[in-house]
Amino acid sequence: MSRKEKQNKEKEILEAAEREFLVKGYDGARTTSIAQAAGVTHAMLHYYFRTKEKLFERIVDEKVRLMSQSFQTALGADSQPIVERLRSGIALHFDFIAANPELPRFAINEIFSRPERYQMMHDRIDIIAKSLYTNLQYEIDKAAERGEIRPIDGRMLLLSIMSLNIFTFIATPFIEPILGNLMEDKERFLAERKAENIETIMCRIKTDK
Amino acid sequence: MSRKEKQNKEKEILEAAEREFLVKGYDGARTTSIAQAAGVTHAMLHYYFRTKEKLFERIVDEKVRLMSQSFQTALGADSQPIVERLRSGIALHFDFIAANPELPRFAINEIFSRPERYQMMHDRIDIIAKSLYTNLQYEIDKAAERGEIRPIDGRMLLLSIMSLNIFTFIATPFIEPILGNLMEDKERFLAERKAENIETIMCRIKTDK
DNA sequence: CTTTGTATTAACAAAATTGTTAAATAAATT
DNA sequence: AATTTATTTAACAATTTTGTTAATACAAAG
Repeated sequence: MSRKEKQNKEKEILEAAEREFLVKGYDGARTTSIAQAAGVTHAMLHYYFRTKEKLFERIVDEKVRLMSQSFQTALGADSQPIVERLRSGIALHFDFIAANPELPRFAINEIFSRPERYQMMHDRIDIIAKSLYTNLQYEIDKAAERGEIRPIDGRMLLLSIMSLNIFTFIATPFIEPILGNLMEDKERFLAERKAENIETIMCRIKTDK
Repeated sequence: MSRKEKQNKEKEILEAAEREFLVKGYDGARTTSIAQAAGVTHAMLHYYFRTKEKLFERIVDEKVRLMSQSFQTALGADSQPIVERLRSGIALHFDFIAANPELPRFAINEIFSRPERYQMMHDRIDIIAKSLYTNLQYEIDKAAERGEIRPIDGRMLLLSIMSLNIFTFIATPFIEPILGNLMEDKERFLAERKAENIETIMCRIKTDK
């Protein structure tokens, strides 16, 4: 077969693997099932990727890149004033997760809880988080001195933002009964939830007037 | 062996199974590993529980009961005024999770994402959540009319509370680099986090003065 | 002390799952 | 066209994992 078709098969395996690993995790995923979903014999999977582990690593690598990248873009707009920066940062973070709704669960279960992968992720996040936090705390302190916002620990604020944005997607089946009809129009719910999260954080930092 | 010792072995298998299932999930858990941790041959495990599935169900049942119960106690104090009720409800919810830190991940991954188990959990939560929400929304509306708090959708509020409380424990490895030295004294961090979550929700519902 | 039922072990069996390999096929290159 | 290289298949092998069973030990009850 031609190179083009080869790439297609390899790509189809990767895509099937991504779906299976994201939904079922490493332990739950089956190489035969991935191969079947990709429309090839399972020997092909081993031909291209040798082992389940290596195939899994390809997916993890891609997702780690994606997450690192998104963190940086969501927090890159440091020219704006702190309040606006937070607003847009929360919105961008929310939108990224909405576009990759299975990613948080995958990351938490398959990346962060695996000692081997953890180190690499830890290091990456450490660099991003520390620089982000340092700058953020500086801006918060300045704005608080000017009386524009209430003083707060930036780490707590970041954790709250992540909690509010991520949990919505981690707990989709969990929250459905609680939300009931609110969830009927998913698009609308997500828009409302995004606004609510922004509002919650804004309330937390706003000075009492 | 005596009945007492029998119960000990059965109990030890259950305890080992709980640890293994909570940490590794159904797919990742191994019956041989559970038996080994319990100090028995793996045939014993099958003797007492027949299959891995049945053993798993025993653990799930117990955890479902535990969660249902905690939901009801965390929200039962309806004699208090709404603001105080929320304060103590958030604190109780947080404390429950702090006492069962692996439970949220287990619930989300192993219970809510499994279609078979989902129904039973859905039904239970549906009943609790609906009665809770109805009453909560009523109290919120009343207090809002009196100008004590800002009007808000109770479902959104519940979701925010759960997000803030649960995510801290789901994402322990994730947030460690972000929090840095804040996590050094874990006891202290948890106390601060609980207070922060309460404060965040209080800010969200407080009227601007 | 014998019987009865329960607990325990070791060895075995079945199935699932990952991984290999040799042979066949197709494509690309000269 | 001939040669070389890459792709694909089918059959097989190894290992892991769950589950069974027959034989044995043990405790309790009659």
